[in-house]
Amino acid sequence: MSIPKVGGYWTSLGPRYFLCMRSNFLFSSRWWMIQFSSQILFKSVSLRLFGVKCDNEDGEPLKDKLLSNLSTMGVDVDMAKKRQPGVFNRMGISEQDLKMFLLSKGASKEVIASIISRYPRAITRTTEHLSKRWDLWRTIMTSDLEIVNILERSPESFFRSNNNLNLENNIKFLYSVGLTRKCLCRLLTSAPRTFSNSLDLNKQMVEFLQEICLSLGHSDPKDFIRKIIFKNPFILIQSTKRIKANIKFLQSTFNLNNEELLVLICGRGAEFLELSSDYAKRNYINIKERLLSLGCTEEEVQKFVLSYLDVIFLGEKKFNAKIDCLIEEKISISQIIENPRVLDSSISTLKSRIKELVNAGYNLSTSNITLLSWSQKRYKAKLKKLNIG
DNA sequence: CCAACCGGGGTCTGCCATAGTA
DNA sequence: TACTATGGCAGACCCCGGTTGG
Repeated sequence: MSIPKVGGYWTSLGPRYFLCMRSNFLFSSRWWMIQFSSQILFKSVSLRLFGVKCDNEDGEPLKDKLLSNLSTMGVDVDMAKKRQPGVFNRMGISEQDLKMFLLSKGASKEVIASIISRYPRAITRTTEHLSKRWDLWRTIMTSDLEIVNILERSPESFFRSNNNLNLENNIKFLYSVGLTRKCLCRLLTSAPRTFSNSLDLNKQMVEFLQEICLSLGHSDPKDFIRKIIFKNPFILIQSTKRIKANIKFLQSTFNLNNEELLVLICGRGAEFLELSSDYAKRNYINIKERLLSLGCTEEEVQKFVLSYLDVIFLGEKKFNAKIDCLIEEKISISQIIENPRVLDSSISTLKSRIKELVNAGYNLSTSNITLLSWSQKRYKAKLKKLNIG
C-alpha cells in the first residue's frame, strides 16, 4: 500500500477548503489505517536497523528509541522521515519536551502526532525556545486554543524558524507600519507564515507596495499599506514578483488609469494579486474565447471580467461548465454577462435552482436570473411564492 | 413589500530548491 | 558535508444579508 502525501488530497474545491478536507482525513478511518500500517512498517524497519551502535543504558540505540517513542505517540514515522530525514540523524532530541509543552497548551495527542508527522523538525526545538515563541504569539492572540488551531492547520509556520528575535522584530515592524493588533491577529490567523518570514523579506514587500502606491499617485502610503494588508492578509506571503506580474496584467488588460487601479487593488481586486503565475492570463484567455464564440464583443468581455473579477478565480473547467449549464436552459449570454454574479453559485446550486424554477413555471429566458445567486433564505421565500401563485 | 445593488466573510498549505552554517 | 533556515511556488468559490430605490 502506498502512503499518500499529506498534501496529496488536493481537490478542485481550492485552498480554502484545505483545512476542512484535512480534518476529515485526520478523523477518518483511513487515517487510522495508515497509522496502523505505518506501525507495522516501522517494526520491520527497526529490525533492519539492528546493527546501529548502542548509546544508552538499556542498550537500545538512541535512534530506535526515538523512533519507537514517536511511533507510540501515533506519529507517522515513515512520512516524517521522508519529509525531513536529517532530523532523525541528530543526537539529543527530546520529543517528550515538545509533547509536554503542547499538551500543556491544550493540544490533543492526535494533534501533536499530526504536527510531528507533518513537520518533524518541531521536535528539535527546546522548551525554552517554544515557550518564548508561544508567548510572542500570545501577545497577538487572545487564547492558547487559537494558537493550537493554527499549529494544527500549519505546523510549519510556527516551527520552521528558531529565530525568536526575528519574530519579535517582525511584530514591531508590522505595528510600525500602522497595523492594529486586530490586523496582526488576522494576519497570524490567516497567513501565519508572515511571521516567520525574515524581517527583511517583509520590509521588501512593504517597500514595494509603497513604491506602487506612490507611482500610482496616492498621497498617503501609510494609509494605502494599512488598507491593502487588511484587505489582503495573504499579501506578505506572496513574492513581489507575483504581485508585480498581477498588477501588470491588470494594467495591460483593462487600460485602467492610476486611480481606478488603486481602488481595484485595495478593494475587489485585492485577492487577485495572489494569483499564481499565468493563472490569470490562462483563465482570461479561456473566458475570452468562450464568450467571443458565443457572440460577445471584445469590449463586452473586458467589461464583464472587470465588473466581476472573481470570475478569474474560476478554473477553465468550472467556468465552462457553469456557462454550459446556463446556456442549456436557454439563458442567453447577454443575460449572463449583465448579471455576472449568477456565476457565484456552485454548479449544483445552479442546477437544482434551475430545475425547481422550471418546475414552478418560471421562464428563465425571459425573466430575471439574479435569483439564481440569491441567499438560500431569500431564494426559498421566492420559490415558495412562485409555487403558490 | 420586493428585488437590485453591493460589500463582506471564510480563509493559505506542503513541498521543493538553495543559500548558509556548524 | 550533513543539516538548517528561508524563499517561493502551485493550487483555483460560494454564500449571506444590509441598504436602497421603487
